[in-house]
Amino acid sequence: MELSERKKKILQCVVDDYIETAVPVSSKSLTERHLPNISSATVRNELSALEELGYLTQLHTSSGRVPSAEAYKLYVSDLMIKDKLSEKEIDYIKKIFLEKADNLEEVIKNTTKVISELTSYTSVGVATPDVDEKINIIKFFRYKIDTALVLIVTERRLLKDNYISVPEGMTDEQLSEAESVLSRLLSGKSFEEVCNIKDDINDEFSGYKNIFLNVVEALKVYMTVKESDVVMEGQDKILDNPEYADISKIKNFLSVVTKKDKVMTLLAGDGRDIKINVKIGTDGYEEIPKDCSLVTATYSANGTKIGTYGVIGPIRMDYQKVVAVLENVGKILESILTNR
Amino acid sequence: MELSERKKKILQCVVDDYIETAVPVSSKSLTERHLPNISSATVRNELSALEELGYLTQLHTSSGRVPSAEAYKLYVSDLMIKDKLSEKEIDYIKKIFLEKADNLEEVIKNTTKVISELTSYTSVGVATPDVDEKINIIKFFRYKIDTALVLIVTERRLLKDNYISVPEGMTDEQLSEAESVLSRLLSGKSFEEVCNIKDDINDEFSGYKNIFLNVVEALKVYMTVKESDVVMEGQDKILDNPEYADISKIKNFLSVVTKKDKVMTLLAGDGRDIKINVKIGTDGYEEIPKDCSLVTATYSANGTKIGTYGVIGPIRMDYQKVVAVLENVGKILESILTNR
DNA sequence: GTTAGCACTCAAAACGATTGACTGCTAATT
DNA sequence: AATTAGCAGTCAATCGTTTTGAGTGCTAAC
Repeated sequence: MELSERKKKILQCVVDDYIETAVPVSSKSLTERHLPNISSATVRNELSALEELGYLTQLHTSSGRVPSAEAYKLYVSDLMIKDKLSEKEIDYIKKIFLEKADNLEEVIKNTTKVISELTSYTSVGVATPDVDEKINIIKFFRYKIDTALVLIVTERRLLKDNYISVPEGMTDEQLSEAESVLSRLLSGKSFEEVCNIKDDINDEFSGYKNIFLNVVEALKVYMTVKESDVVMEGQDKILDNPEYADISKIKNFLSVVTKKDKVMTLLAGDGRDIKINVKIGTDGYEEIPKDCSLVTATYSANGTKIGTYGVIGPIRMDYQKVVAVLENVGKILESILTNR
Repeated sequence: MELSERKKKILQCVVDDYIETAVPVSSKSLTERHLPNISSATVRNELSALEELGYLTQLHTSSGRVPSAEAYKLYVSDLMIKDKLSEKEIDYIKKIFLEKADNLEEVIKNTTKVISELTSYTSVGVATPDVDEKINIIKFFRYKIDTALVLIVTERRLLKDNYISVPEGMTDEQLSEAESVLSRLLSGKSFEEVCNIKDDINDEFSGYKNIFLNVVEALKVYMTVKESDVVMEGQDKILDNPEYADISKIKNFLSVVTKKDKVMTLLAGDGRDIKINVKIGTDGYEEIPKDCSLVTATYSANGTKIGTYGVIGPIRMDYQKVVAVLENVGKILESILTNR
């Protein structure tokens, strides 16, 4: 059922005020601050109707009203007036990204830093591995008798965090032979394609099957989300919100937001094509603390998803600001990464 | 001035009890729990003498006594009965370290994890770069027209996080020539020695001076403590302590302990040869939150310092446990790293 | 040097009364 | 039929008072 325009307007004002003040909002304050042309009694009637519909709740009979999870969702999707960032804020984002854009990890870290600074909430993010990333060069560097470092150059970056074990008795010549065979076989292929290569594809390569399998293992590690792909910033920001005056709430919040594995599950499985995503803890998401809201944006460059970043904070969150920041950061980040 | 045996005993009991209960300790509870042979009035006299000496304080006339920073220092150095870890706990430490000991970064991360788990406090640590580390092999891998990855194999590890920019027009042959010249020049030398090499040391090398200077820059980065050398665990553990019921205290604590740069200054400049080090916030250490105590241990292997690890928590901290854990972790860690 | 005993102190808990910001409802008004 | 004024009723929050009891310090006796 569609709400009347007036109900929408009133609901929007309630959410606005509650986000601003953290205090249950009363009919009187609504008429005084936003609706000078109707009486508080009328507003009371509307409020009680909105309560009936599940958008508002009351702590007790004589208290003001507080928005429900339903109301916040409607607010973000329909009611909220979109915020614009100031020149200064946009310049700040640009500055941060441009001063250190060489290293992808730095960029990721900076993304959460900027988001947390500008929103004043805890920010979380995860860089999504790109299974379509294509291999250009593959190189082995033996540095111990039985271990070699695998260097993989792709279109976008240099992967250098995996090791393979070298079979006993393999000479340096054989290893560099393996290198050139594999290079020829794999270059131009995406990670996913490499992982799907069937055994019996190529005669000349058959001698290096073990090495090949090791490399596939290494690629698989790159293709999965790992704790090292997760970043978090500003965990202490939650304490600035008056509803977090309760130690047990803080503890609950921190026990999620200081642990990379938990943040990883928090951000896992976010829809691919949805840009801004709002999840509210009371709404049945197991991983999100009950009194929290998680707002995320999924960023892409050159048509592939590069990561999910967002903000976790009280349900009563400044969604206008958060959405504006996430969108602007996304725009700038995507433009930087697309230009490569 | 030396305390009488009885004063020492009483002070020890006060600290023990206060650490256990977090409640100011009274003369009555002391006689009941620990000193059945003297009357509470006698204890009261002794307590008031200890207060005179600066070891105890009272919140108000009719409250029990609380240890001062002075008292804790004496407690740790003199009064405390050293704790032993249980078999189970020692096995736990061994298990953690043995299951993933291949990668130095993992080991470092595990060190703080174990310390935090076993003590139930926030743990912090920093891996100290070793300026005496000796270079075995140096290798360049050009992966962009103007950039090469520098791989440096030392006695202990493979460094692979630095890039040098390659002069325009330099061919692959010239780069590999530079590689072998530098390899000959640098292998067997320590980082520090390399940084002190004077310009005019070698004719054959003079053509690659720029590359050499780039490599020195890279080594200097390895030789300084960086944020990536800092690890932290269990930042939420502080909330289990009843004296942290106050949001502003929590905020203060978290604002230090969620930021790598701050933890870095916290751990900076710890004496080289001191094993266990106790610093109490009220004692004039700028970086430590006023109501906190920082207990650190400095670990070495093969005669060189490998890092400083410890625990940060309330002044009223279980020093017996903490010291025991730090010592045991140290023993096991040092034995693992020395065996390399 | 110890100790029993008592007066005194003071934070914390318990209690009760008051306040005031709300709502819901009813009856009058538009 | 929708709006509104007016009033009774609700309830958390605040404030002041009292009570309680754990604790000390001091004195006089042992």
